[in-house]
Amino acid sequence: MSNDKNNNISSRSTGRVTLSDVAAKAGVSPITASRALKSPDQVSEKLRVKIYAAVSELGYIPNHAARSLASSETKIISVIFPSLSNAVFPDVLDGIHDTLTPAGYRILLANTHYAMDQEEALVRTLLEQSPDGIIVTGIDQNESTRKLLLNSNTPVVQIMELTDCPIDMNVGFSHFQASYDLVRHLQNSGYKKIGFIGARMDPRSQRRMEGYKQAMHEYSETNERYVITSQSNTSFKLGGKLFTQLFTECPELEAICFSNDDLAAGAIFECNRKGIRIPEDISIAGFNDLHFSEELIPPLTTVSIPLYEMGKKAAEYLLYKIEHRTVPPSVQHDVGYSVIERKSTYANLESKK
Amino acid sequence: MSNDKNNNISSRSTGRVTLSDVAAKAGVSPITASRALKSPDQVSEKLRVKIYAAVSELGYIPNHAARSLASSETKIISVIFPSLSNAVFPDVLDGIHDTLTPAGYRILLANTHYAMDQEEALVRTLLEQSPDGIIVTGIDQNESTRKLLLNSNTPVVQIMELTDCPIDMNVGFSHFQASYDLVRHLQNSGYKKIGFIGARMDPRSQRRMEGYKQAMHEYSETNERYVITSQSNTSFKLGGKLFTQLFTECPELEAICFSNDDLAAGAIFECNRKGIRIPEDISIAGFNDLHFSEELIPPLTTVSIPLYEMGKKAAEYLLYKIEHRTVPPSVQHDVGYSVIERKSTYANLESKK
DNA sequence: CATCCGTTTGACAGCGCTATCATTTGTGCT
DNA sequence: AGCACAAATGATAGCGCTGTCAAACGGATG
Repeated sequence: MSNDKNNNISSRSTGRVTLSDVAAKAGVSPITASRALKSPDQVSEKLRVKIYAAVSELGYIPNHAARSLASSETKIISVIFPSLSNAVFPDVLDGIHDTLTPAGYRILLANTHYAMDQEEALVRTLLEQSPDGIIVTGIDQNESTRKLLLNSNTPVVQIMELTDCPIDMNVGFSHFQASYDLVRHLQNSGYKKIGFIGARMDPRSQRRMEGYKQAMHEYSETNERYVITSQSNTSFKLGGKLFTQLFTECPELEAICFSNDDLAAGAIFECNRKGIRIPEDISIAGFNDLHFSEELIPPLTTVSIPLYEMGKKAAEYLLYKIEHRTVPPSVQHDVGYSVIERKSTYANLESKK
Repeated sequence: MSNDKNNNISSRSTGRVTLSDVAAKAGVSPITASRALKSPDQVSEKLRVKIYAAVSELGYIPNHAARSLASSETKIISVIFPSLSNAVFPDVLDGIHDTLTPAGYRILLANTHYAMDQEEALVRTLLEQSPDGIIVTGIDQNESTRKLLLNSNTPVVQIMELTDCPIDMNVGFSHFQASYDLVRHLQNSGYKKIGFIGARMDPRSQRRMEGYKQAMHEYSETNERYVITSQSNTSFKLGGKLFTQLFTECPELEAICFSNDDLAAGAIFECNRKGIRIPEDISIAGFNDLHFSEELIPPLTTVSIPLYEMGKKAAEYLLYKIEHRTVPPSVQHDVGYSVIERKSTYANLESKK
């Protein structure tokens, strides 16, 4: 009986308002209703108005899964960060979000907590969503993760760093070079005995340390005693602790570079507490130029990174590739950095002596 | 001809490895392959091994959209925050993430940038994903957003604040009460002339201000000159600026409460620069107890919130409701707060005088 | 050896939508 | 009026997976 067909209370019916319901209400075929929502200019105004009315009357909400399945477009971009508490990532994420949201894309976020071995599992999980694009942090994905991403045929942007062999596209800057430049800047200001304090030592911290070492090797004197690293996570407290340790053991140091601003700020706080004068007794430099860094006493010399722009550019790369179905004219973008000289170091060490 | 059927290079074929491919390779039916992945104990070991082998050989990745469509489970939780740069949210998000990820759920993140009028559009977009649950910030959703969420039949947790009439479930604390308690604490320490500086003035800042006003009304003397608010976004700089403005106009003030730690820290930095002594010349109190707050000179008196736990609890509420298909024993959880007394205020103002 | 019952496997249909192609309708032209 | 052509609408058939139910299987029992 025709009843069976009209009565759509099948055993699997979800009770949800579907596009067919809307179409029935508007007196059109489902496909026309679909078009009215997806490409309104293909539907006459008369029907469009009717369909919109039915939509709002029924409170229709499209089913994304069905749309994705039929069109193989998910409008989802997956983002993998190693941390959210590290203040650089929210800034990058804002750039990504503000570019993607107006374009109709949504962000699926995952956090590795700096556990590289979890990355592959996370990537696998995120690939199940068939995202239209993926943004991953860093360039040190292991071989099988690379393969996974490559085979998925999904546009990928690696961010934060630059690499010669990107998986797909790449937006970042050279941590090595930035750190090298900072140290060179100090050396040019007259500093010779420069220490380095690092924590967490993820690949980027590592490369910052290498930049420091290279500059020291070339223009000063490398001294193993001048370098302290910790595997612990970064914190203000740790910065203060490591500073005290290094400066006690090597009181001859003129300046200390920290692998990030958090550690450097911790050292400045510690100096403030102990009455150690900056830069008279010791100079301090950081990395990242976080929001608080120029407010510290004294303001912190550091390296500034255009984080928001990096996120924006990464998102733009993805959008380009998704919409043009072809790689953008360039597949790598160097967002650069700038050494910011502030009062925690001397512009000219000699003039003081 | 039967060729047509075997030749599955249909015009719509996506080229993707499907479960049927895996099943064919393993010599089983697709449904058995499906079961081997979803509920392995229902499949004999012999076949299971074969199927797993086929999976890894073919590099099969499940299609989430198809799974969602067929099972009406998406394993996605949507999270709406008003900001990511506000450091409280990454902490909450970490709590959410760390609870949801092990349970196999993924996080879809959206950011309103404190634009309440965008919330409805965002909720609508997120509902299209048919998330298994939604976490929204605050309790001030407008009527149509509430309806949208209610009709969606999706578990919802409102976080950060408490409300008498939650949409569904609710995890937070009373900003009014917390701020009230902080001011009462200062009053009990002997403070009488207490100012308030607020920025951004989102609903929670607003309620913190109300708490301040209530305590002042009850135990001190309300003075309109003692309150400054700005619609601008919070920043260290703004904290310093507003502080200078208020303290210049009302030098008689003994203490100033700030609507958050960022503003308070800005004021402390400003005092440090100008040689204004804290708490001798003016006492400063904040709100949120951010990571840097106890490192400031002097350390900041503030209100500490269990942010990570709040995120965790919200996620647990969702998981409970999703898995038990029924509301948890309680639908509201007060995570509480604690007033943290530090050196930026006196524990006993009298003793100094 | 027939019977029963629990376990494993499979057939079928459908989740809600859109790509594709076919059909209808409207428009301007000779 | 008759034609070509573009625009608007519809019919059909999946996208890849899982819920439902039926069938086949295997071992234990009398």
